[in-house]
Amino acid sequence: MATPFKHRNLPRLLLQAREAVMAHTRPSLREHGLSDQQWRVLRVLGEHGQVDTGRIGREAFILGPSLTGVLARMERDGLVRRARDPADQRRTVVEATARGLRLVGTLSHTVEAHYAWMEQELGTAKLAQLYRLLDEVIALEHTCESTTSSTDDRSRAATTSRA
Amino acid sequence: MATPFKHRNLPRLLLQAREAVMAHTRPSLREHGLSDQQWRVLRVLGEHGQVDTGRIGREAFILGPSLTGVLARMERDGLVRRARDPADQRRTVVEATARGLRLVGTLSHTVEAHYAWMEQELGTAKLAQLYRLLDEVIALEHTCESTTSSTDDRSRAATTSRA
DNA sequence: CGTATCTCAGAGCGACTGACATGC
DNA sequence: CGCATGTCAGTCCCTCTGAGATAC
Repeated sequence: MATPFKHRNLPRLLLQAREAVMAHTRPSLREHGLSDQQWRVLRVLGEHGQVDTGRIGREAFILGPSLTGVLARMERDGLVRRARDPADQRRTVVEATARGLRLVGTLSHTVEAHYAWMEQELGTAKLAQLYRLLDEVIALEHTCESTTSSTDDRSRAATTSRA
Repeated sequence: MATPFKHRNLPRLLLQAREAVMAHTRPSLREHGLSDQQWRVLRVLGEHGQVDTGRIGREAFILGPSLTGVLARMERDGLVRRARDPADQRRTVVEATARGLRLVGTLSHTVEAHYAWMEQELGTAKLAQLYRLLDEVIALEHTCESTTSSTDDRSRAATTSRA
């Protein structure tokens, strides 16, 4: 059983690619005291203004209990404001503060510059194709007729960070 | 400042794709009490037999101090064995135990089956192209003339898991 | 009532920094 | 000596499970 693996390690490759991309952005985030997750949340808020936590979780790819903690820290740091949704009191709606919005503005420039650099380095076509392939891989998850169980399929993994 | 982002969120997409792939493998890992990192380490050991920690860290994409902890837990669980390298006493060489190797054997089947399924679902060509694009993105990290500093460029992020 | 939405409580892993042994 | 290699110490963030609380 010399080498029981005939394929490259796709998850590790995806992880590594992610780190390669983030390597350019992360220092800027950290300078402003943001974790990866906080930045993902802030980005969602920058795009939609006022969002309920469910949607934030979906778009920033963070599970409920984790998101609660992330938002609590962001509120502590004056980046966001939480409030009950008047229309449906079960929901919590979140909004960026002025400071949060300023951060989004500042950092989005950095991020966009990085994308421009990548487009130039890699070519727009390749980047677009990468998006397409990733979308297909992501879609696979739902294609599969639940190898596991019945109800739904919780269980993820994580991504930490550091200020 | 309606939407300050003109591009898709590449890091999030990569993260999500990784999770989509791992979603198939993770349950099997967990059944055997393995974290993502432990599996990555075990996979390296399955490929090379006896490896020093430096190489494990590089191939499993885990930084030194984290790896120390991961290996300690794996040793505690009887998956690996650590020993000093006789040729260079600074180095630690790691080897999978019989139990560890058995796990590699079992799980590699699951993983390979999943690759086969993906190849069928996506097509071999697309998968190969994905590999190629990811390699290019990863290579970009080294292309860039250190936006940051002088020495080297530590600072990453993470990936947790759970048994 | 049953269901949905969020939060709390708590354990654990692991990322990261900086310092420290030890061996080359 | 300077350099390399691995580990220790310790902080922090985050994930995840399971159990509520509240509203629909």
